[in-house]
Amino acid sequence: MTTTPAAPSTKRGPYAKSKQRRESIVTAAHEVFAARGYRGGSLQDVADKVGMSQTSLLHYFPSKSDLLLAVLNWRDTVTGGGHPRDPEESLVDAVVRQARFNETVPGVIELYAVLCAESITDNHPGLDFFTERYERLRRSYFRAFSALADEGRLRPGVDPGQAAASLIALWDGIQTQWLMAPGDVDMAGCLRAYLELVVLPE
Amino acid sequence: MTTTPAAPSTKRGPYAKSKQRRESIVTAAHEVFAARGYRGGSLQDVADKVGMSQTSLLHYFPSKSDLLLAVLNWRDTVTGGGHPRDPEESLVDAVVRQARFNETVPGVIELYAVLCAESITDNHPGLDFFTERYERLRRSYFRAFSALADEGRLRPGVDPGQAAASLIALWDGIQTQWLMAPGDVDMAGCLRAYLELVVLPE
DNA sequence: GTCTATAGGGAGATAGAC
DNA sequence: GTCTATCTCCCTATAGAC
Repeated sequence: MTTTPAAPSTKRGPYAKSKQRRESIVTAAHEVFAARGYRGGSLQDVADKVGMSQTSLLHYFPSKSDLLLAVLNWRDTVTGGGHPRDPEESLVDAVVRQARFNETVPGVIELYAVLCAESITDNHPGLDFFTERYERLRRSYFRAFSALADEGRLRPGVDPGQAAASLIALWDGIQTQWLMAPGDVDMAGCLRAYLELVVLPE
Repeated sequence: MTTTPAAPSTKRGPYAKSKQRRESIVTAAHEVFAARGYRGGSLQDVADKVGMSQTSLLHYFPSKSDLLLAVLNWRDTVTGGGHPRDPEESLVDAVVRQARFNETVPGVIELYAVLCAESITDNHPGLDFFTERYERLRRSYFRAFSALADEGRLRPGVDPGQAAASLIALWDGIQTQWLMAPGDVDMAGCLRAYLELVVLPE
């Protein structure tokens, strides 16, 4: 966090290697936590996957919860967790496109679904992350629906705040069903259908 | 399962006591699994709560996974998991009423949300339960929406199968958000708003 | 039916050699 | 940075006395 690039005291080679090492650990931890949850996955599982000892792993991440937070924040970095979008693209298209993309990375959906619910349990290190994530997402979609309402493109009677929470809820819930029965559920289709009910055509 | 009431070989007193004991264990396990998940909750936690030793607990339920299945099936018995409804009541009213009721039993919602997502992880004893539950719920709501469609009361363009999956998804997702921020989310309101978009007034 | 004792396996984290 | 060894703790399940 206090990285000062001005100081050349640290040698480049080892530093770059260490960064790669951290990334490979986070990748392995991502797989382990997605497949077994935070409580169900062990540091040994992660260490085995990355090919090092469990204690060496703790050299990079001082505790298991630190590793979890690194995984969650890295996930958001990669997939663009806040769903920021091209201002040219419509909300409907942006959501459908993101949903289609998500189908190509089932591991990410699984990680999200498993850890989000697990974070509700006692003393879970991921709770703040998910709580803040939901707040951020609700605000973001609230703004999007409010903008559409200003253009008269929201169906009369629809509340932007309720629609924001509902869109996120629908998205989460349909992902869970899709994980359990991929063939029986059309994620992008359900999201598109919902948005086409709420948003009036231009 | 093979209870034959015709055979009076088992004495009534002890049998009734044993039944009560099993119920109190299931109740305690319900709380533990809701608060800490299946993997995170221990048989010792349950035994402490019910006031007996961990080994005595295993006299009633031969393994931890047996206890989990007992909790899941008991939960459905109590709350009417399949959401069967009075044929006089409209779908909208039935859903809203159930959602309102659920707000009064947050522990049940928590159990459901936590264990459902956890069941996606490797070798989880609850997977079949939740998979079958979703299939059953989708069929049930599919029939309900199809019946409305036959009366011409489904908004044109709405697919009954997609609406069924979407309603369940919305319900699950909004419960998760409600668990994390009860004050910020109106569960019954979101469900009512969705159904009033999909179902046309009589 | 209830208990104590214990088997038998992991867990996360620390100490310290190299 | 990486390792082995180890600490301490907790888990599910079984054995067997009462």
